Amino acid sequence: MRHVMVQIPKQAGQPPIESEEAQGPRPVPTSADVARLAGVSRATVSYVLNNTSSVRISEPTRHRVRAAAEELGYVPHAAARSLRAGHSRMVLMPASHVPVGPLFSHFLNELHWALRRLDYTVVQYGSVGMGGDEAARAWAELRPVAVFVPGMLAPGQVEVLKRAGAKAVVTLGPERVAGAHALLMDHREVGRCAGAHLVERGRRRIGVVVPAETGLQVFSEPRLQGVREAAAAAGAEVVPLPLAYTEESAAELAGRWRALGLDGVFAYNDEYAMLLMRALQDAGVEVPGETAVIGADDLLLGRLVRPRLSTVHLKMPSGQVLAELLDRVVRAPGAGPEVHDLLAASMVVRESS
Amino acid sequence: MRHVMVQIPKQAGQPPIESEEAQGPRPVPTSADVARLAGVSRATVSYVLNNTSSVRISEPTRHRVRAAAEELGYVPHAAARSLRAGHSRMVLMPASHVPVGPLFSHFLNELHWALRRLDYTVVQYGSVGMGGDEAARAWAELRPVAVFVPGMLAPGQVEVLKRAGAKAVVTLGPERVAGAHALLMDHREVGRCAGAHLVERGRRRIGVVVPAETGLQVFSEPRLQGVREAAAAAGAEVVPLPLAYTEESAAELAGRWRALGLDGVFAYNDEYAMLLMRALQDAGVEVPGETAVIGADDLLLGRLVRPRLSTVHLKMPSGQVLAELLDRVVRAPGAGPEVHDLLAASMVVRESS
DNA sequence: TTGAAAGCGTTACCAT
DNA sequence: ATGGTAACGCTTTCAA
Repeated sequence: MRHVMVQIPKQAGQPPIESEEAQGPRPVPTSADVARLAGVSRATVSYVLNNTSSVRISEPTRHRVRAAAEELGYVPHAAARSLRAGHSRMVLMPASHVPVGPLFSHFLNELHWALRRLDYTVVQYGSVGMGGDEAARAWAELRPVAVFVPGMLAPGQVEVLKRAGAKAVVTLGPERVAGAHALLMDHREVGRCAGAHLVERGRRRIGVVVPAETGLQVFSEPRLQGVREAAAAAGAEVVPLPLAYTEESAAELAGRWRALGLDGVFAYNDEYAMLLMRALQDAGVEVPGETAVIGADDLLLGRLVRPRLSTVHLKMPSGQVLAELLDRVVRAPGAGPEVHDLLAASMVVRESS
Repeated sequence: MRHVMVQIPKQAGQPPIESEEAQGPRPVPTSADVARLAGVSRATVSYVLNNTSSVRISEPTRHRVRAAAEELGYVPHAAARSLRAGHSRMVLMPASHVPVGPLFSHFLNELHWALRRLDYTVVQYGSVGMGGDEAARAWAELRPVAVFVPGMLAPGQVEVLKRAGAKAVVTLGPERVAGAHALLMDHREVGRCAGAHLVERGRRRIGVVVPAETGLQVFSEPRLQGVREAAAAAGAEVVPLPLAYTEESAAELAGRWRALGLDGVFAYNDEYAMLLMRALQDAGVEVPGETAVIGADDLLLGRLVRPRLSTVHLKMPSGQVLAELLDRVVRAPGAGPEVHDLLAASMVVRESS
C-alpha cells in the first residue's frame, strides 16, 4: 500500500514535472485534497472523518471519502483543529531532566495513563536554559488547557498561564503558589523523619549530606532544614556536608570524618548514603557503631549492602489522584484552589542506624 | 498591573454585564485586542512584537503597542502562528516512561540543550497505551519538523510522518528502518562483549538474566542474543534466566543455582547484577570463584559492593551529534538516510569475574 | 509609517 | 443528504 503512495506523485503528473527525480517535498495533503479526490465538499470530509452523528452521510460517500483519505495518507492538522475549536485538551508539563528517581518516573507513568483515559494529551515541553518568566510565556503560547509543574512557580507565571486560557495550574512542590492548585510535597518532612530517628537513637552531632550536583538543591535544602528542626528540638547539632557523587569526594569526606566528630549522618538519599557508607567503612569508621548512616527513597539496592541501609521511605501521590484533580478543575474552573498534602515519609529502620 | 487587566473588560462594556462577580473566564487576549487598545492595526502589532526589520515603525507607536500587550498580558498563539507560517520548529519525541538509566537521561538533556541552541523546540508526546500506527498518526497530527524515536518504528509509520511534513525521522535503536535516518545502538554488542569476556575467562555454562519487567525486552533480547553469539563461537552454553527485580525472585533463583550448574552470568545490567550477586552470596555461592557475575552500565554503585562488580561500559552518543544530524537533515531533506553506528561497548573488569 | 485583506486547515452553521 | 461560507488567531504582501 505504501508503494502506491510513493509512486503516485511520480506517475500522476499532477505537479508540473519538476527536475525529474527532485522528489521535491510534496505538499502535505489537506482535507481539501481529500474532498477533491473524493468529489465531495470539505464539510462532508469533516463529517465522515469525525463520525459526526448529527448529520447523515450515505454509505457510498463515506466509503469514497475514507478511501481518498487513505490513499493520500491524510492526517488532520492538530493546530488547525484546535484553532478552530478554540480549545485543546493538552496538559502541559515542563520536561525536567533533573535526575529523577524511579519513584517519580512511576508517578509520571501513572499520570500519563490516567490522563489518557480521560482523553487528555500529555505534552512535555523542554524548557532548558530559559528563565522562569520566559518559560511560562513559552508554555502559554501553546494554550494548554492545564499545566502541571513539578517544582515552584512565581505567582506572576501562574497568571500568565491563566490569561492564556489554562483552566488548571497545578504545582507539585514544597509550598503552595498563589492562584495555583497545589500538591504539597514538603521535603522538610523527610529531613524531620531522619533527624528525629537519629536523635532518638542518641546521636548528638548529625551530619547532613548536601549533594554538590546542581538541580538537587530544590530537594536537598528542605531536607537539611527538616533535620535542623528535628535536631533543634532535641538540642543536637547539625553539620552540612557537601558531597559530590564520586568516590574521590566520598573518600575525601571520610578521610576527615574523625575530625568532624559526627555520630550520625543523613545522606540525602540512598545512593549518596551507599557511597558514603562504603567510604566510611574503607576509612575504618564503624557503621553504625561509630556513626549511624541513613538514606532516603528506600531503594532495593539499599537492602543489599551490609549493614543494610536504614532509609526514609517516601510515598508519592498516585498519578490517578492528580489526573482526577486536573480533570475536576478543568471542568469547574470556578472553584477555589485546592491544596493537598501528599508527602508521607516514614522511617524504615534496618541495620545502619 | 493585573488589576488593570481585570477591570478593562468590565468597563469596555463590550460583553453584556454578566452576574457582577462571575469572573467568567475572560476571553484570551488576541493581537486584535492589543491593536484596539493601542489604537493601531493588527499588522502593526505583529510588526512591533516580532521586531520585523523590513518595516519601520515609529518609536512612539512601538511603545504604545508594547504597553498594550503588556497590559493585556498578551501571549501569541503558537498554533495560529505555525498554521499561518506553514511550518514549525518542533522536534517531537515520544515520551517513553520505561525506566531509563542515568546515561540516557544525560543524553536527552544534552539533546535538549543542543536543539534549543539551534532554535528548535523539543516536545515529548506521551503515547502510552497506543498501538504503533495509532501513535504515529497522533504524532503526525502535530506536524513536527522532525521526529526522534528512541526505539523501533515500522516503515509505514515513517511514511506517515513524512507525508505529514516531517523533514527528518531519526530512530535510535538496534536496526535501521527503511526511510528513516538511524542511530544504531545494537545491544547485541553489549552481550557479545560480556559473553566474550566470560568465555575468555574459561566459563563454559553461562547464564543470562532476562528481566521479567515489561518494556525492557527491547534491550534484554538483543543482549541475550549477543551473549549467544559470543558463546557459540567458543562452544559454550547459554541459559536464559528470567528474574524480577525483587529480593524474593533473586533468592529463588539463587536457591536453585547449584542445580543450574552455571559458572558465569551476565545479569542484564548493574542493578540486576548487584541484586543477584547478593542473593548468590547469601546462598553460599562464591563470587567469582564458583560463578562470575557481570553487569552493564558501569554504575558508580557497582564499585561499592564487594567483590567490585565487573561491568560493560556503554558510551552513549552525544546529544550534540544527534542535534546536528537533525538540523542538517531538516535543512537538506533531499539527502539519503544517514546511518551512524553509535554504540561503543567495552568491558570494565573488576573483581566479580 | 500604517492599514486592508488574503490565507493557513478545520469545523459549525445555514442553505440548498 | 450535501455544499457554501464564515470564523478561529496570526503573518505578510500590497496599497495608501
